[in-house]
Amino acid sequence: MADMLNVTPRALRFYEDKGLIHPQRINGQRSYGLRERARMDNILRGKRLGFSLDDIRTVLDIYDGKVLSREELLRRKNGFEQLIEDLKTQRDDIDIVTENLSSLCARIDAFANDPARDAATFMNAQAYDAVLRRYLDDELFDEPAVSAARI
Amino acid sequence: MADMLNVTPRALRFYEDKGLIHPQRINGQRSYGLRERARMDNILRGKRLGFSLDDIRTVLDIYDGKVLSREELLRRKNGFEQLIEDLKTQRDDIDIVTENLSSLCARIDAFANDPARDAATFMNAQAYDAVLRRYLDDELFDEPAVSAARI
DNA sequence: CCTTACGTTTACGTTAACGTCAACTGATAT
DNA sequence: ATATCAGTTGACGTTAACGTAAACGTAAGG
Repeated sequence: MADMLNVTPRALRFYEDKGLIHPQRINGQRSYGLRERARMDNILRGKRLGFSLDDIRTVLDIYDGKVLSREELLRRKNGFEQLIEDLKTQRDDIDIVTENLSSLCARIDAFANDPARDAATFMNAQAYDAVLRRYLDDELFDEPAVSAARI
Repeated sequence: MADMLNVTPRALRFYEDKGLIHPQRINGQRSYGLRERARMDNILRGKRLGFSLDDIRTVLDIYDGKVLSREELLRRKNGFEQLIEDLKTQRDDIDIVTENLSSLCARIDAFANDPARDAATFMNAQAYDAVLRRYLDDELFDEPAVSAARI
């Protein structure tokens, strides 16, 4: 199971201690079945998105029927709705970072293939141009506009 | 600046120690300008996506012209291209988690508004149904199919 | 029967990303 | 001149998510 999901046995035990999974025991030995696999998939997905194990448990607790107070359920629902909002901005973040990385890769390629490779011309220019222009347009700052020329 | 970005001054100093930002000094005092603001935006965006500060520095180092070896540039480019791939799956993760959370919220609402609120009927049923069905369809397992009935 | 190998528990170690506290240093207001 | 107050520099503390090592049980193979 550990290899299957590319996590260490230690991590599985850690999740068990935290109450995130509850593998069966067959004379002492842990046995992971379909259900634990499904849970682990959800746990890892949450982790990849930056959620803490405690965050994840606030969800799993509900799935496990460990939270039955209407009060508490609604409280957590509010949290989830906030999370959904955050995930939206996270999608936007992904798009922005993807674009930044792509254009950086392109510039690296251009430089690497430049027959007359000149280190000076690689980086002096419009590195942050796009970013900066956004800020200048939005006029976000009152600060004494520091020399935007030489970045 | 700290308040503006909703980070603590300590964090700003930490990023400076790590070499991620280089605020001007005006007789000892740190002065954050347009450039540092742009860098912070990128840093925080990276953080929101789960990147470590060291990850982020591998990008900023290049923008700062601190990496000029063609060898090293191409090595990092490979890393970035891998990151771009990861970001794609992260988008998919976001969609899945968003859907899961949404349907969970809906079920909480249904339960909370149920006039004859019955805790037993809330959670016993098809909690993982969708997830499980995917796995059963994909036939991912050789393991002795543990009782998929009682989740 | 012995050992080799694997799994378990307990407990301490580790890393990243800051928090917090103490001691100090100009700049400013009174 | 003194008090105050924000800002600076170490230095140590903290939390999450594991890693790692020690000590032990047990099932299989020769």
